Amino acid sequence: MPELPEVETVRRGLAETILGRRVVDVVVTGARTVRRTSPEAVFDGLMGTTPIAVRRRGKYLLVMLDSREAVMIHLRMSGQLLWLEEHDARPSHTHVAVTFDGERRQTLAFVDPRTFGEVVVFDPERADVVLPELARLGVDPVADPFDRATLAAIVRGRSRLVKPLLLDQHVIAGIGNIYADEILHAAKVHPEALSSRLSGAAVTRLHTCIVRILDDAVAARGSTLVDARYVDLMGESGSYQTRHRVYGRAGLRCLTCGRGILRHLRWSGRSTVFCPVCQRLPGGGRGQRAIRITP
DNA sequence: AACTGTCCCTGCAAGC
DNA sequence: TGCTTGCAGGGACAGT
Repeated sequence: MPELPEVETVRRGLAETILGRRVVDVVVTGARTVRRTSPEAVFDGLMGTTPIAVRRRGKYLLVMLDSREAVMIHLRMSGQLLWLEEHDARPSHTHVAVTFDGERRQTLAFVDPRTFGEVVVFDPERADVVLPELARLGVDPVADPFDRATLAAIVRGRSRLVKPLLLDQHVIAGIGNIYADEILHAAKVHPEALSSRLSGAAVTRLHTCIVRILDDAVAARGSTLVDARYVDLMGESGSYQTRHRVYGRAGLRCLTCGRGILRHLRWSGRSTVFCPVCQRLPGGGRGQRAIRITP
């Protein structure tokens, strides 16, 4: 599942490949991928343009074009961007293919089996109409200033369970289920701790771990899971999965304390793994609310 | 304001 | 072997 580190790795890959290259062909075969607009709008918006910048906000990629329009790409669960040579076969589930000029023609393929991902060409001046969620994104802990005071204000100003809070893109943009679990574990914070009641020390640990884990994961070019499909533009896996301590390890012994057995929680279809020994629930949490499934 | 469940979708694994 | 079922999850949305 692409989260901030994976999307940032893809962003860097795009910056190294497509900038300054003119679009000479566009093939849209997946109507669902361009559902926000239409295949024609994506074709017309891309053909003949040249990307001049690639940005990222949370898990959203934004490619700025010389036409003064922009492309929003969201990979959601299973989306990939792959850089293909002219003779390479199109992978199955390729929904949009954009070919660039140059010494040799190369193609950027948007591949997405589950079709949750999206490609939208839009006018940034009208972003609030076409992509209202962009303006509602919270602070990006890698791209924006994000000091301890920023996190303290976020946490103190709300009375929410800390894991759903970390996952809320309107509050902090870019953290998904994998990194949320890893961050909470490293910070020794229970996923059901109440944000407003975190101690000052816990806020400090949480801040340190958000920054450290996301930075380390970006440096490792993201996490490639056994079943998940994340790879970078060149098809290379990331390596941060070797440093996961809780994600995917429910029922196994905690690598950190060597004593706890990692537990699995589920709220509304989202799973959480944590160590009940390392991550104790302080008095303010509401630990009885979730359905516990303990292997 | 905060939370829950539903939907969208495919690939894979487990169970029968 | 071949089916069915469940699960994975990001984010919008509706309902409480």
